[in-house]
Amino acid sequence: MKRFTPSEIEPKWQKIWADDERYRAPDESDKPKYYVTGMFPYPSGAGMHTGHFFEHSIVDAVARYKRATGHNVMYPMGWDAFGLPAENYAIKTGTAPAVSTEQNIANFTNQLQRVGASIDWSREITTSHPDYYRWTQWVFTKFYERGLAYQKEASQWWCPVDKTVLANEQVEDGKCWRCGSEVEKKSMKQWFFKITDYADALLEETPALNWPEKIKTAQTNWIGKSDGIIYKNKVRDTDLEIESFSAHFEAFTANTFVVIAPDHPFLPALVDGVDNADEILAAAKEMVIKRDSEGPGSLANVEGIFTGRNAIDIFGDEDLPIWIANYALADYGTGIVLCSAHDERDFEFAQKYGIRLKPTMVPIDPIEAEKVKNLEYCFTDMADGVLIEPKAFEGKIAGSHRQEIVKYLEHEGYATSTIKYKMRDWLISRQRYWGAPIPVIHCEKDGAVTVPEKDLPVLLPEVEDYEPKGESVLASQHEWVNTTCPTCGGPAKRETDTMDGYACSSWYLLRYTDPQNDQAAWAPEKAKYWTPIDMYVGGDHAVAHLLYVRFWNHVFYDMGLVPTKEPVGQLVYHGLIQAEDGRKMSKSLGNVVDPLEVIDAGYGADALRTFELFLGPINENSNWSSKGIAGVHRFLNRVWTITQEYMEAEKGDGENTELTALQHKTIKKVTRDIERLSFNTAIAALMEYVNDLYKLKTSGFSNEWQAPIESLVQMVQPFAPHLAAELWQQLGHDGQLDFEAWPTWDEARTVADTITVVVQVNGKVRAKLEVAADASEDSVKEAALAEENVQKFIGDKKPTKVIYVPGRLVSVVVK
RNA sequence: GCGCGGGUGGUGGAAUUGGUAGACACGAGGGACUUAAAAUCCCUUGACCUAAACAGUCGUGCGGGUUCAAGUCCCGCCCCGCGCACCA
Repeated sequence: MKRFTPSEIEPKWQKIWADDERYRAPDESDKPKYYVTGMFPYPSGAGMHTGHFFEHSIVDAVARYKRATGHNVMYPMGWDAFGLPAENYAIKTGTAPAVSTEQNIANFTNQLQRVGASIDWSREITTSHPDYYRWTQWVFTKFYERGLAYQKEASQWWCPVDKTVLANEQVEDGKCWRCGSEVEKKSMKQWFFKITDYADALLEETPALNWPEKIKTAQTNWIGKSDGIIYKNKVRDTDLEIESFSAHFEAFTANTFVVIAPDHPFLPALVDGVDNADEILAAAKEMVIKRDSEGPGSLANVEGIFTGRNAIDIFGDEDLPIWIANYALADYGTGIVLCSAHDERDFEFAQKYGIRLKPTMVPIDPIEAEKVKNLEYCFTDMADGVLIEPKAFEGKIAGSHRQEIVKYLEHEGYATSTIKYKMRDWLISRQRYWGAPIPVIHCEKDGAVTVPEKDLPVLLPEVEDYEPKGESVLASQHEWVNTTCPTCGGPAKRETDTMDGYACSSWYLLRYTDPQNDQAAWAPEKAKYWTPIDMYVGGDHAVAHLLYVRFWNHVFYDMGLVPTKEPVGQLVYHGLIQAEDGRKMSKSLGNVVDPLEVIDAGYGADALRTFELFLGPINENSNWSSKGIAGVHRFLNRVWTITQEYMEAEKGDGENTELTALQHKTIKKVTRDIERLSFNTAIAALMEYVNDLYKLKTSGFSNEWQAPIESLVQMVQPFAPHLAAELWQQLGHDGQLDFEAWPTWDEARTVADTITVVVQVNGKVRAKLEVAADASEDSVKEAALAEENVQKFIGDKKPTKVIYVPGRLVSVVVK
């Protein structure tokens, strides 16, 4: 008998698959299309780790299952190749990022081939290649034309170590996401994409997405829509007017003071003419620095500076003193807030600085209401709070009169309703070399002009020194920088910032549909066939990437380039495979498991893949186990052995309904489990199947075993494709297993002749009995009551009720 | 603080609409084969009680409840993980 040797069969089949280009997906087919892939990786120098392998074990299992069930499957692969690590490596070693990136890609590619991933390599893309970023730049110019790309002077997060601007989501706890150093604020001219224009459109589509709830919630919160109102108040002794936003305006007459953000652009004008204006501005500046370095403060450390100005109360009450407060944000709402006794921070702030407070909403309980009136605590419960003024709303529940209050405020001319979002526009410029150059030329006469399509790509020039010096390395490439204006032909300079890597990854799923197109980013009819992607698998990026792909696709939809607003159908979010010690795998902890070492140790890629899926549910974290993989290898070996034994055995004729029931039952279970991505239980079902086949084989093989053995090989294919291909061939098939039909089950044959029925007396199991599968209800009940142990517990009482759950149990109730 | 998950044997985890809790696997123990070991094959393995049981008791974070029947549903708690967090 041949031995199971992964190190022989795996390279054999990998070569066959590569030579045949077997997994190349045609752009048209009679079969339904199925587009699936994982989030393309950044090709780091460390190579693929077990986590990457995990993602591809999932994607490949799905791709292979879908192929077997008659789909035209596209499983493409690409590289998110622009980014800081390659550039930092270049700064350290002098190796051009283009060179080190290619090496890393070669390494990743080899690793993916070694696991037998059924990738359509003809669609491979690399974001740092000019034939790709040419179209990233093209998208930029289109966005610019549509008013979705713009430049503005802005105070931005700046990493002093990486010497680059960072997007909000690249700042974690006041530290740079890459190097971990403290970030600071710096004002500079930056490019933005106007994602806020699509806030509502994105929000509207979110609930219907077939995505994990937690990601949908995260995105909804990130967009952070709130409807509220805008007040306008005149500033006493000046011609100035301030605007403030309020989303919790129910107790609107409670406002007794105003706060403004310390970095608000309006602040200098506001304090102009106040005696100690300079001191105030200096203190405000200090407040900004302190806030930026210490991060957001807590309730307990609200701080303020009086501006010396007062706003005139629109409701005709006393003036509202205007304070600078550290908790007011310049870039949310209008940066100015009317404050009241019904907000915890405002309350805290007023108490600290002795500012007048006037509660106008109280609890129903009169004792509690008195406490609120006496400012013993801050009452914020809009849902249950009773308004005590103004007259028009006296005695009404604040929360349930929101709309009436808005109407009232608008009608009386006190305020206008509006909508605000937490989400800011997407800052995309980076003062970095290793990215796609922003395709803009600055001309003295014509201003910022985008590079015409015929002149794209704006190639990234080769440089000698990668060390950034406060601006992009590109700024020192004078020959590259100095150019002519495409509009007037006069001398002009190129934009030296490059685009955020997220720009490159925001459209790559579309490029996969038409990767070699040199006339367009993609042909709309290709996108029409392939998109939206049916399944997108990843374990990272709750908001950033997953919101940006949606944003871009919405724009492309408006441009008529894609068939649907949303780019991603089902999103599958997987957990991490952690180290055996339960910690995250990391080089510094020395607990990283190298997938190729596992393969080379003799377990093979099939065992590695199967084991990763067997560890637990894919959406949860699990821990690597070196013992566990041995168990899975044992299972695959048993699949191999029983198939060999079957092929070599002398086979008689014979019927075995138990065997057939087993086969059909397992096909049903495995198919359903794969459909719901419950791979661990699908594999467990296959293990159970093999264990049962081992028991049945003790009474000899017959010709009737052919179908059960073939089903086993077919079902094992998505997990252990090399083993399955080899066995399929040995079983005498010429065809390609990947495209053979998935085994189907016949419901009628999933049930054996006899079934086990449990008998409960007062909810406790007292007996089990074997009955014919087609036994009548009455006969089962009768047999159940006749059981000795059942009789023992019934005693001389009479059953008050006998319940029969078909095929499962009989429940006897005795009182 | 807000949001989303989750607490089941020594371990990872099953139990799809309430219907035999612990599938499958690891680990552990025993046996077969072998000069021996590895590999392989077979058996046992929630706790308690028991000489043993296909006899019984308990058992899915804690306390109540609904039901013939609850890991699953309801009410009230405790704990853990993750994400977001000065958004007026």
